[in-house]
Amino acid sequence: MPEGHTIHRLAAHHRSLLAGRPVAVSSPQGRFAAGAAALTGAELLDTEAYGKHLLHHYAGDRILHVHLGLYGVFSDGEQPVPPPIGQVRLRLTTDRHWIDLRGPTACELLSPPEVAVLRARLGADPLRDDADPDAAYARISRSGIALAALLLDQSIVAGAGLVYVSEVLFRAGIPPTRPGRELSAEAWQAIWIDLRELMKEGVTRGRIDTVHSRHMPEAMGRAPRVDRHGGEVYVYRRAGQPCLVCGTEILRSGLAGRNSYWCPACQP
DNA sequence: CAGATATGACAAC
DNA sequence: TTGTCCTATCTGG
Repeated sequence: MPEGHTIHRLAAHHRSLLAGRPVAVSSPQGRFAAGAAALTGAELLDTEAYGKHLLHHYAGDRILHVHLGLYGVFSDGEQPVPPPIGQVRLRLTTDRHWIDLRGPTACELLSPPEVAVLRARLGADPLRDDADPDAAYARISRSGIALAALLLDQSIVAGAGLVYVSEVLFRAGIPPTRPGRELSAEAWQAIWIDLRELMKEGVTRGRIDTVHSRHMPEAMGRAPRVDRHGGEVYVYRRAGQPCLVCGTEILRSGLAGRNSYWCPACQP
């Protein structure tokens, strides 16, 4: 499930499974029937990810746009295709592989101009080489909104979610409640670099691990939490438990309708 | 087996 | 801020 690293990983994986072969498209659930009919038989030219948005570029300027949202999930395997389990919105098959999509927030066919509109409302993606972190800092540094909310704003930073935002602020020693305008350029630089490295590692590993001796030697020797999402983290969903570094109780605060986790001692 | 929960985003107040 | 959407999985009784 999805923060940006999952989507970038899916983009590469789908490219390797589908590129160069005619793709049959269906919607066993029926809710994407029209799009499936318009797409079937098309050749996949390329895939890419912008933040949490996945794009499949098919021949004929047809672009499949998927946003997993909170529950969306892809699964895949080799032929033969199993009967659909649950609500399969989208099924892609080649002579060799199948890919199923369930529970997405968005699954739609877009034109190139519509993709341009989508892209225009997304901020700097730490996983893309064309990202512009200076533009992100320009927004952050003139805002009185809490940092956690700013970093979760996809029009500022595209691709980071609750886990990465909570963890990167812990690692920076900055509380999630600090207003954006109080973040120095140097601190932003450090956060951006850390976020990019963490997310790249997330793409490689397929999970979020933020507890590293390289950055946080104090935490070594203590057992980090292995969250249900599969990674080892300092603060995410650890409210009420002791900080791995100093032992202080981890807090949870609701910012902009979403939870943020932090250590009041390590992030004063 | 009902209810709560989940890494997200948007509309409506 | 609250409610709604979408689906699967985990929790407690």
